Amino acid sequence: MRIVIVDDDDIVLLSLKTIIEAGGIDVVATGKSGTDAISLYESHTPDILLSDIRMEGMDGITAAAHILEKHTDAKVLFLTTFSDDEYVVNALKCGAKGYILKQDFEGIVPALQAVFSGQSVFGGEIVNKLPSISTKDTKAEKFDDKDITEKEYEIITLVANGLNNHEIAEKLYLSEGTVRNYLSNILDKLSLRDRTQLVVYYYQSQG
Amino acid sequence: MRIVIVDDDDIVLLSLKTIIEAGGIDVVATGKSGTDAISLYESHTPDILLSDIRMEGMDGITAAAHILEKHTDAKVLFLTTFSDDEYVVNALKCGAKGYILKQDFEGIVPALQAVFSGQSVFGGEIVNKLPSISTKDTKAEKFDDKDITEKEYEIITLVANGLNNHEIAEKLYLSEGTVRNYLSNILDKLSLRDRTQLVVYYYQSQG
DNA sequence: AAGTCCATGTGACAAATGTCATTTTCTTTC
DNA sequence: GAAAGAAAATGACATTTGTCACATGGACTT
Repeated sequence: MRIVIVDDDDIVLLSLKTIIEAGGIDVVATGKSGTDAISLYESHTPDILLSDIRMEGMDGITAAAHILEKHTDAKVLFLTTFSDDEYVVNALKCGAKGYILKQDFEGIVPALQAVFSGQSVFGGEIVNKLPSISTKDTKAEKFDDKDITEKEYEIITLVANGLNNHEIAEKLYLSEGTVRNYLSNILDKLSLRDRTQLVVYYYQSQG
Repeated sequence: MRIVIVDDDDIVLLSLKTIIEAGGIDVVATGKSGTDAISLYESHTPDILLSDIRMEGMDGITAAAHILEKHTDAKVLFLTTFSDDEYVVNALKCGAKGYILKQDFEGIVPALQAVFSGQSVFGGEIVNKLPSISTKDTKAEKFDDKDITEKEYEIITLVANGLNNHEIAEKLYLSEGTVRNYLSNILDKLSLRDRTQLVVYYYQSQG
């Protein structure tokens, strides 16, 4: 297996190289920026590109996006110092194969192997940073701070599933008027204008 | 590394065992159901529980949830025949370490090693099943098949951001009536009833 | 020029929605 | 059992929404 490593910190670069080579993997080149990543990928076409996210000049994600545009089968694995939530989703959207922690030395070689075999890998708690995963959905956790009651939350859920007032009323054995009143209160509490905004809020909060 | 394998198909069970042991990993026990999974986990406390999702009786996710409730540090890796999208999110929510494909023989041992070292692993295209990831969001890709026009998509986007017809009209320099007509067409094309359902569809499609 | 297509508008209508003030109905508590 | 407080319902109202049939006007054929 042949890999290219890109990181703008010499120390990290060196230690990674050492660890990885100790694992019997060829480090065919190293670079220090997004632009390096692109050119090194072109010249070596490694099995995996192991790249830092934040770097001076072009960042890792932009570089990866460039590379993946041309080589759709490229395998890019990102490195990060501490789970910078914000990047995870973008990294994956651009088609990367994973996101692992620099400081997790023992994890790096196995991660490379898994990626080499076609899988995607995430270090430690990173998966839980993915919006769709985060456990926030049991109950009112989304609305914890907003003092939304149990019943109100129930109605919110139904609205967020596309039911109209009539259907909600039937489902909860309430009159349609009552449902309207509830909704009116909910909108007030959340400072929203109408049910449409409520649905937007519902799906965007916790995202 | 000591692992327990659970799958209700004997053939799969046997081949997995063979492959994994060939990789130098101890298979300390095997089972055929969710209940087996729980009891075997208790009696062997393996490093990793490798379990099928769909099984007669108790399914893999329920079993995993039980186990993880008691042993929060348990490492559960799910097996699946073909990426059954629906389960992925649930599997992760319950705290599993990954989701890999049975038929990907070469991938299994590396995956186990990565998980053993604390990482999470996803086979093949499974990551892209995660709602928040799927690249579908550049443009009308979500609606590709539904012959939604450019302009219609523009309106959909605005609705999905909570604007009412009046605001949409202003933003697009159209009359409110025209916006209503557009919306009416959109709902028709997508077989939805009202803007609320459109928003729901918008956020849930591609999920 | 007549014809057609397409985007945009209009007007009219029924239904759904959101707001409010006011009642009714339960449950709890003294 | 009366007082107090939720929870649920009502009725009235203005708005918004969705539907539909039918203009209007430009752009592009022929």
